[in-house]
Amino acid sequence: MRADARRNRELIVTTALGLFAEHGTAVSMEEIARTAGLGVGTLYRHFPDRQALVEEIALDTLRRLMTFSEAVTTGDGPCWQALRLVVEHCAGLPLALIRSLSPATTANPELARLERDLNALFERLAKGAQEEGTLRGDIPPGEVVGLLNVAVCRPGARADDHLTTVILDGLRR
Amino acid sequence: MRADARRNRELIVTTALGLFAEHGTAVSMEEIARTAGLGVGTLYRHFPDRQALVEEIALDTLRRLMTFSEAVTTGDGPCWQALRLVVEHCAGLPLALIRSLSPATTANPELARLERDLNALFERLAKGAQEEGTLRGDIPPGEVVGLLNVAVCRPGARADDHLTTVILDGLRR
Amino acid sequence: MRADARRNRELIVTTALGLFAEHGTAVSMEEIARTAGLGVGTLYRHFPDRQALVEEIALDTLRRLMTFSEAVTTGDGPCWQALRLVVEHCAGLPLALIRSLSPATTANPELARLERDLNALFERLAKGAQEEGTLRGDIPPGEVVGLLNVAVCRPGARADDHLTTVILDGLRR
Amino acid sequence: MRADARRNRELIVTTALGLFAEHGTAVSMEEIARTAGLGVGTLYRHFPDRQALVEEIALDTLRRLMTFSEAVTTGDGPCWQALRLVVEHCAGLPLALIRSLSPATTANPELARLERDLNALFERLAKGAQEEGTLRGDIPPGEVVGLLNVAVCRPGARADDHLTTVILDGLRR
DNA sequence: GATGAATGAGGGTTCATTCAT
DNA sequence: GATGAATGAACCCTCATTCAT
Repeated sequence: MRADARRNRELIVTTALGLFAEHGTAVSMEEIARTAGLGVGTLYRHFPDRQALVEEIALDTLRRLMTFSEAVTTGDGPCWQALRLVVEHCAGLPLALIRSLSPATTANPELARLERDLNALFERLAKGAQEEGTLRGDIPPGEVVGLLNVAVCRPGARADDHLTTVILDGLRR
Repeated sequence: MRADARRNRELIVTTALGLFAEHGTAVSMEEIARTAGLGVGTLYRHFPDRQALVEEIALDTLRRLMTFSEAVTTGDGPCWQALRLVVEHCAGLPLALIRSLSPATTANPELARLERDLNALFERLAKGAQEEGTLRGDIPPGEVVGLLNVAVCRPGARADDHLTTVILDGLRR
Repeated sequence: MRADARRNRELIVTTALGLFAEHGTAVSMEEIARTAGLGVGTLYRHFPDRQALVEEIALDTLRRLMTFSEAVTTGDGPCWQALRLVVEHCAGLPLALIRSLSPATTANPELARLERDLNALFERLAKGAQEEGTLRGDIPPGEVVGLLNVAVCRPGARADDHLTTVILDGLRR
Repeated sequence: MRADARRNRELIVTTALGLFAEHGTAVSMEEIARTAGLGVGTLYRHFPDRQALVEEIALDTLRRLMTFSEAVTTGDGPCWQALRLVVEHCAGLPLALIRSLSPATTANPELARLERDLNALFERLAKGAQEEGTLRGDIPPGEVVGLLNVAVCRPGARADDHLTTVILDGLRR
């Protein structure tokens, strides 16, 4: 893929994400293209239909989250610290938007795999934190992840809002 | 209002709520009418436009919730018990759907008032529970309500799912 | 026909005419009925469809005009005087509206007959005025009537506006 | 603008004008598109809504009239001759239709300006004709224009019909 | 007989998608 | 390859008309 094509592709994803976040999910393909400074034709050259674009936005965000999470997990610092960092990172991501864009488990297999892998990674982190004694032990790791998902995929979630804080505090031992 | 008209009005609200829950917010007015066994015209006679129908669904649900909450609060049993009942009742309601239908505080004043009143009621309950010593005292009542809102307005929330349980347990003293 | 029925019928015609004049031809049957303080059903009992109502409005107006014109013509005063009176009366009538309601010669036979008769009467008047020497003789009576029609069926025509005056002056000898 | 787009735009205006003239103002956008051999979408790409199309028709006609009038006025022949030519040209134009499409002074500023300018030009012509002694001097130029407007904006006006003739004759000295 | 609720065809408009330039 | 014009299905909504109350 030529450099400019790649740049256009990324431009489209970014623009679409921004428009969805600001003006809601109903933004038209035309407007996305126009805002990106491209013709609709170009948009459709990169994404065969709207669904494909939406999925790419989700994939793009979750891939970045995965990258971040892996980086944070790799070191051998305490799991709690990693968990906290990941949660705070999540809170800055448009996860609620992505949920609303492609509700439930989409048919897209890569998306499904990513979600599974992310949940698995979080679960490992939760388990580790419980073992190191920084996370309450009376909740099964799976449930902890569920809780965190709720906290982090809620519309308007931010890293430093009270709710994120309260939930993290509540989980801490 | 004639008896049949009232019946139709309720039928429409119920049908629309069901369709929204099952097939998403994008269901067309035509389909709502057809599913209800009515003509579109009838639907529009009862609700001047889509927005009005959506707001009525929200109002209808929140009014019932208010009625329930007041009934439960009136008795002089422990606040914790009332709070638990209300939360479990909420979990059976399509609150996430309603959120997504009329995001944030709608322009509709009655809706806004209802939301305010419900939150106030919950806050009184939380405060009461803290005073009677059944609810953790280290979280301000407003935050407790925020937490519960998140728990209860999440898509797919159910009274007996683990998350609701965990959150209630986490709040208990 | 019972007295109240007759009253309702006239009320409808008057109301409809008023609404058409004020808010344009597109006023709905519903609104006409509501403004008249009746149900649509009653309206439809009197007029089988919209067209019938529109034609009745035209008939009603033209019948009154005919009555007036005949009264004015019957006396044996000068034709010019009669013509002037009729023209001024016309200018106060919603003739432009009626034209736009039922454009050209409607299929309605009574309406067609009335228009024919009115034109004939005007032509007699014009001819008479020419014979008594008060109206320019260099325009055939039929054309005079055509001119007057234009003057009098124009939207916004009023008895005392400049155009009516100018045209009458222009025809005077 | 691409050549085919421009062609389509003109095709739409022409087609719509023809349909309005033949079948009345109520012709649907769908039918206009179909008659023009285009999809509705194309029609809406060129004109954001019905009103815009209607205004374009009016603008288009009045712009042509202005061009013609200026051309005819530029020469230094007698004003009466110019006036006669313009009036006859008008009579071939769908001015009555345009009046009924966008009644009175529309909100559209260019349309308003054009009407003003045309009236001003006619008034200059009338004044000039009075000064050269070819037009009756006993009617103020503004009124002459009013009269001509009535003659020329009447439904069914034609350059060679008796009424136009009579009015022109009546104004001649 | 009066009422107004119900009907549904039809109109204006949007927008995902295709395709000529 | 990029552009944006064209397409038409589908949506929201209106309103003349019918019919149950």
